[in-house]
Amino acid sequence: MKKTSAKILVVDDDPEIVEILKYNLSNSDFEVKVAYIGIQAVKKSKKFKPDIILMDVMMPEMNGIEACTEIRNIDNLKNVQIIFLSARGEDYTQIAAFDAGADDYINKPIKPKILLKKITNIAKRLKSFENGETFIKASDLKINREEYLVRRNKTEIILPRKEFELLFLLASKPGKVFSRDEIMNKVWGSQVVVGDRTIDVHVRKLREKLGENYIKTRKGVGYKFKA
Amino acid sequence: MKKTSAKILVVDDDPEIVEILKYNLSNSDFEVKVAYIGIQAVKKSKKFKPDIILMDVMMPEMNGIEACTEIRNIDNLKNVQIIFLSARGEDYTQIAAFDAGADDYINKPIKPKILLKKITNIAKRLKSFENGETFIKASDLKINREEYLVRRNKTEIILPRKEFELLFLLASKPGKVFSRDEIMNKVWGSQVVVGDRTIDVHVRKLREKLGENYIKTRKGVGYKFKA
DNA sequence: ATGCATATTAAATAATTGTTAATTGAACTA
DNA sequence: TAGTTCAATTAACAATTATTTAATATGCAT
Repeated sequence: MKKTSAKILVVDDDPEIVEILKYNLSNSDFEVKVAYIGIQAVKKSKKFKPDIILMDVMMPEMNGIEACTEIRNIDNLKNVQIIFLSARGEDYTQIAAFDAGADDYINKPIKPKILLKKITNIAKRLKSFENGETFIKASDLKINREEYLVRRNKTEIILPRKEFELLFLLASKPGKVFSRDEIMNKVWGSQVVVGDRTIDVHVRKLREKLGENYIKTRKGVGYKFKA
Repeated sequence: MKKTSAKILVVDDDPEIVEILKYNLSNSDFEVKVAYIGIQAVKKSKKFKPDIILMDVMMPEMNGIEACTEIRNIDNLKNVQIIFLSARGEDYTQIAAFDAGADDYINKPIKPKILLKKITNIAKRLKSFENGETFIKASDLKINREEYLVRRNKTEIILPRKEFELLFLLASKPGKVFSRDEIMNKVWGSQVVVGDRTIDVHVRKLREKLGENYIKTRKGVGYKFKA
């Protein structure tokens, strides 16, 4: 399975810093894009789908923390690593950053060598995390992540993203009971908070589309795909 | 819902720092153990199997980086998060730390609030990974926590949560008599207060579903799973 | 027999999940 | 740009199941 090296989005309103970071990261075989303001960061994130975002806290228009919050609410970017770079070390800013879903907070001045080590480490871990299978055969279903498609016999079943991800998760370990927490974390992301009935409704839709016998409820525990 | 919060090992040769960290972390419901030298850190890691290790770099006998390398070679601890705390900010030390498999490197002085945020974030992410003690074979029963079901021969017995947890507890040490207090604490949690007969009723249900011979009463003492 | 501690059952209460029909909001189309 | 479509979520309520209590019985040790 060929995997391109990690994609990194660098965001800072100081073009010089952007340049330095871009230079260093590109030289280490990362795929780098840049943005200079918060709104750009959000937009480019959607398109580029980076694995890691390096972002300044202080920026005109929309600051890094606001951008972070926005990005965390984008469906495909639940697992992007967001790392803040900042001149201001005030505690409350850092805390706000972590509350917004930051993964790390680094005070300037930046030491490129160390930052690079850190990023490399993170990329390594993401990669192993990403080991995830791309194809599952479970029961009489063939679930193909590349095509985002479920097949039974010759018929194709198309599912919206969340339903697909939920099914994919459950079917990745038939028999295992996934707690609602676990489902939340893996399908919705640990930062996202949605109502109590959201999972049920998605289960309902899956049962409508696939049949009632695939997903079983263990009340008080969670859901499982039939073994 | 089970609330096994993350386990953290704090390692520093300065007892005062250890105390501060322990105090703060314990107050946030983490399970904390401590060590004061590198070798202890390695030993305690094996036993305690922490999810996160907070470790000083400079320590007598075996420094943090050496300890880190050792720990990374322990089978069960490939995925522990190792975070260094250090007064020395020299670049080469940091780089060495990351090369040894560190996940993060924080310069002292430590700000407890921020550290706590960070740890909490990491713990949240780890939670989705975790798998604990998940399988017990006792008597002719196979109790599988992952599938949340009990097997005898080929037949599957499905139990509601409390019954399952109770059985799991008793069967985790066949022969041992668990006092009602102990059962209360482990299955219901220390804050929960329920009536006197609640445990009996659950035992009754288990006996109905499994048969009368598995759980025995030691009057005035507690219950045990047959040895 | 007396006095505890546990057993048993049914009924009450609590908690969780199911279901349907809105509502929201982003992406798409004309 | 306004309209269209559809995934995602919420809200309201129904249905189901789990858990606890209450009342009474039983059994054991002295």
